Amino acid sequence: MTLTVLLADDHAMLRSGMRAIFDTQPDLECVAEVADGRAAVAEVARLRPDVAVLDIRMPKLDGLAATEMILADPANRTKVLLLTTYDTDEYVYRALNAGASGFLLKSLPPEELISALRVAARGDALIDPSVTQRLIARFAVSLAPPPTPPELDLLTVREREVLQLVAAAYSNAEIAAQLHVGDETVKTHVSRVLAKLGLRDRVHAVAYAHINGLVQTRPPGVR
Amino acid sequence: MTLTVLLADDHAMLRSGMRAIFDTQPDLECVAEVADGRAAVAEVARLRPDVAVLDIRMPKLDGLAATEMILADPANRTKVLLLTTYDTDEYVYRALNAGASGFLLKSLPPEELISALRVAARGDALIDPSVTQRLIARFAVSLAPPPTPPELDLLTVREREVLQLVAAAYSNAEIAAQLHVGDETVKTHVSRVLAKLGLRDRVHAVAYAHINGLVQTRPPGVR
DNA sequence: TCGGAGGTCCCCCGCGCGGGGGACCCGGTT
DNA sequence: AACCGGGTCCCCCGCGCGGGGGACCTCCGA
Repeated sequence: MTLTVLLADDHAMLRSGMRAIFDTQPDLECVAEVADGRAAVAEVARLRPDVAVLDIRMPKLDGLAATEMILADPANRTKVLLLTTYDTDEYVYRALNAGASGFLLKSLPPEELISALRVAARGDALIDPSVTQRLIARFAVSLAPPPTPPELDLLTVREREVLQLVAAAYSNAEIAAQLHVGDETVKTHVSRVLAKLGLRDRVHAVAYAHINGLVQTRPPGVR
Repeated sequence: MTLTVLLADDHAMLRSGMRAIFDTQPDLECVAEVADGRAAVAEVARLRPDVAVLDIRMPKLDGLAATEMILADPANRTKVLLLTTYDTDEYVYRALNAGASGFLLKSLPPEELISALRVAARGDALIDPSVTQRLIARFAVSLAPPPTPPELDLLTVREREVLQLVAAAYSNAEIAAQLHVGDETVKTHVSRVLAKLGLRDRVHAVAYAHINGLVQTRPPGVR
C-alpha cells in the first residue's frame, strides 16, 4: 500500500528537496506540489492524498487556514502535517485546534520526516520534541486544579457543604430542604461562610466559588 | 559528553534488553539498574543520572509516584522518561502533570528509544505518537471556548454588558455607577436579562455566566 | 409618517436575604 | 466539673432586589 502525499510550500527549492527525500522511499508517492494554500486546499479536494505536508507560511492562504479548511470538509480523509521554521506557540495551538496530525520544524532530520509521514498516515499524531516540552507545560497548568485559597480552611465541613449549594444558586430554603434542616440553620451557616471568607453577600459567594473551582463547570479532569 | 542513564523496571529481561540497546551507543552509559520505584528514587538522588527510564508498573512505588518524587526534589536535574505497556489516558495525564519528559510505549523501536533519550537529555519532551493523537484532542477541547448558548443572542449589547457586571458580583448601584446611568435603568436591564434567559434571580445569573464562560476565571487562552 | 426596538428613568409592592442578637444540644478537651 | 467549637433553631429589623406597571427619547426601517 503506497502512501500518497501532497507537498505545499512556496519555496521550490524546499519542495524539490523534500521530493528527493520521498523518492528514496518506494512506498511514498508525491502526487502533487503546490506553492500556496489555496492551491493546496483545491488539490487535496481533488486528489485526496493520504497526507498533506503544508508549510505554515504560504501566499494567499497560510498553512493554518488551509488546514482548517481541509479538515472542515468531512469528505477529506487527508491527514495534515504542518511544517514551519519558527515554533511560535500560537501556531501550535491553532494547528492542534484545527486538528492537524503533526507539527514539525523544518530542522527535522529527513528520516524523521519520513517516519512522521507514516505516523500521520496511520492516524496517529506527533509533535516536534522542542514544541512538546512547552505544550506539556501548558497542558499541565490547564489540567492543574486551581489553587485552593487558604481561607477555605477556616470553614467547617458543613459550611463548605452549604457554600457548594449556594454556589449552585440554591436559595436558603432549597438548601435547607436538601440538607434536611431548618432554613434558619442555613442562614446561620451562610452568614458564617460570608464572614469567614470576607464576602459581602451570597452573590459574591457564588462568584468566589466558581473562580476558585469549587464547582465543576467542566467535565472533571479537563480544565 | 556521555549521557548517564538509570533503568528501572521490575522485569530483569527487559532491563537487560534495554541495556543491550544502550551498549550499542558509545555515548550512553547505564549507571544503574533497579527493580522498583523506591530504589529508583534513591539511586537517582545518589547518582544524579541525566535520564531515568521508569516503567510505570513497578513494585513498592509505581513509576508515576516515583516521577513525582524525583521531580519534586529541585536538587535533581534528572529527566524522566516513562515507559509502559498500556497507554491508559490517566497515566499520561498524571505523567505529564508530574513533569515527565516523555511518555513512551514499550512497543517503541529500539532506535527511537535511543533518540528519545537524547531528546529528553537536552530538555525537550516527546510523547508516543499513538498517545499524542488523543492528547491533542483532549488539549483542543480544553482550549476550545465553551459553546455559547443560543439564548444569549436574545440579549442586546447593553444587556450583555450588564450581565457581565452582574456576574462579577456587582450590585445594581455599583453597575449604575460604572455605566453612568441611574440604578433604575440597571434594574430594568437586569430584569430583562433574567426574563430572556429564564433565570430566577441575579444569583442564578452569576452561576449561568460563569458556567457559560462569560467571565474569564482563567488566564485567556488556557482553559 | 408611523411603528417598533432599544435605552433611560420613575413608582409601588412583596420578599428573600443578611446582620444582630439569643438559645439549646452534643462531643471532646481541660 | 467547666469549657468550647459545631450544629441546630428562633426572634427582629432594614434593605436590596425583582415583578408589575408606566413614561420619554432616539434611531431606523417599513
